[in-house]
Amino acid sequence: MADTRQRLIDGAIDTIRTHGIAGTSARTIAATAGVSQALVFYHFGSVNDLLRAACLDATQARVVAYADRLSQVANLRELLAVGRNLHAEERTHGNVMVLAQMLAGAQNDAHLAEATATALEKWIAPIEQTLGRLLATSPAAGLIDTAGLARAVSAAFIGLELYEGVAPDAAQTALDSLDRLAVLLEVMDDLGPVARRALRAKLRRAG
Amino acid sequence: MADTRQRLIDGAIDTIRTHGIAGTSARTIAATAGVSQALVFYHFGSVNDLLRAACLDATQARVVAYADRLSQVANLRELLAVGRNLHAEERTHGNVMVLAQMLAGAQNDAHLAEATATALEKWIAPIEQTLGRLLATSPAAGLIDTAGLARAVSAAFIGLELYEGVAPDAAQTALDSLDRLAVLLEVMDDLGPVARRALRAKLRRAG
DNA sequence: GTCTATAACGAGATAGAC
DNA sequence: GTCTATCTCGTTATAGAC
Repeated sequence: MADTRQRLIDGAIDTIRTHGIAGTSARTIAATAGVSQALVFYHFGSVNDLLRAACLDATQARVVAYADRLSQVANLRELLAVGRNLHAEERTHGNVMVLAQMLAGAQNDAHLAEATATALEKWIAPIEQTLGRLLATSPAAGLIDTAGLARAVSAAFIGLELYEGVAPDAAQTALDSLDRLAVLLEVMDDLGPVARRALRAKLRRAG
Repeated sequence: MADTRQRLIDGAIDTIRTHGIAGTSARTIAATAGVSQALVFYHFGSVNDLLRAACLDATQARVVAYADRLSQVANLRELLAVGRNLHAEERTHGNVMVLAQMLAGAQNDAHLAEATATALEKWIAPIEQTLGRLLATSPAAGLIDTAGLARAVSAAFIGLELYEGVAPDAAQTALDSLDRLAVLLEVMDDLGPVARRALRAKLRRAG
């Protein structure tokens, strides 16, 4: 049996997933973990401090499970496939939803905000690395800021997860439309030399 | 002086913005509105019913303010400019953040979920219409599902707003990277006939 | 329609027994 | 290190005065 500290962390994650940030309290967490509510304060000092620890711990665990897969991605379509895979697995593990709920709670709490930003960065770093690798040979390589794009993609992913919670069917069409958009980007990466040259020239003028 | 019902709605929006969904209660709303807490239940029956009404009311008000601007958008860059404008104005009006907080709270409440989805649809409809108009002449027109894309863009926007709350600088780079990406898409729309033909052929084969 | 008062309960946090 | 008990306050919701 895991030690109490870890049980509280796991309980906190579970509680955020099932009750949302608004329904997460020392009592609900302790009930999920099967321990006394007082232990939240003994081990972590406050509920928010537990949330900070739990968020970082859970995110770390999920990210390492994906770092390998991301490093093996060879093109945008595969990256999107990993994204959809992640999205599907998140239905059980739920780290993205935890981050979404933490983000909502962190808007008015600088302490939570710092931890949530740090947790998000754990996802962003490998995504940024992957994007940089994939887009290095693109005709638009100089125009694309992979650091910013990785953050935009990650934030968008969280928004989509929240959206799916209130409109699953509509969110599905949203995800499908991104599939098609990725095809578009891949085609651009795979243009013949003439078209590629034309595109590059246009980009130079526009950028 | 506005009637109490409207004051409660305005108070609810204000409270969600400043306290987040986790810090929103009948008492905090009533305090913001300057009326008795009991009136929440007299006028709306429950806190969640007030939130539903407030979310729909406030969203409607903001969307009509943007429908005109969206209808005058002539290209993707202008659409993105409207988006950034909206993003900036949202710092004061805050409807996107309200929707983000509602989304977080709605994940475990079917009643809130329905209202939030309806409110979101109010934003999505004009965006979908605008996208459909702008992309009709694109070489990739047949490949793009404007309905899904409008939903993806809207959800992404909400995710970015949440992200900005915990990492303003990083969110800025994310927004900037989208600016550049829009340039990319515009250039594609503006290719010469040769490149355009090549792109179209590739798209047919890939799609 | 609006208020005060109150009921019934959950919240964060602490004290103290073991 | 874990528990029960408790304090104080905030929460939803209702009752009843005005």
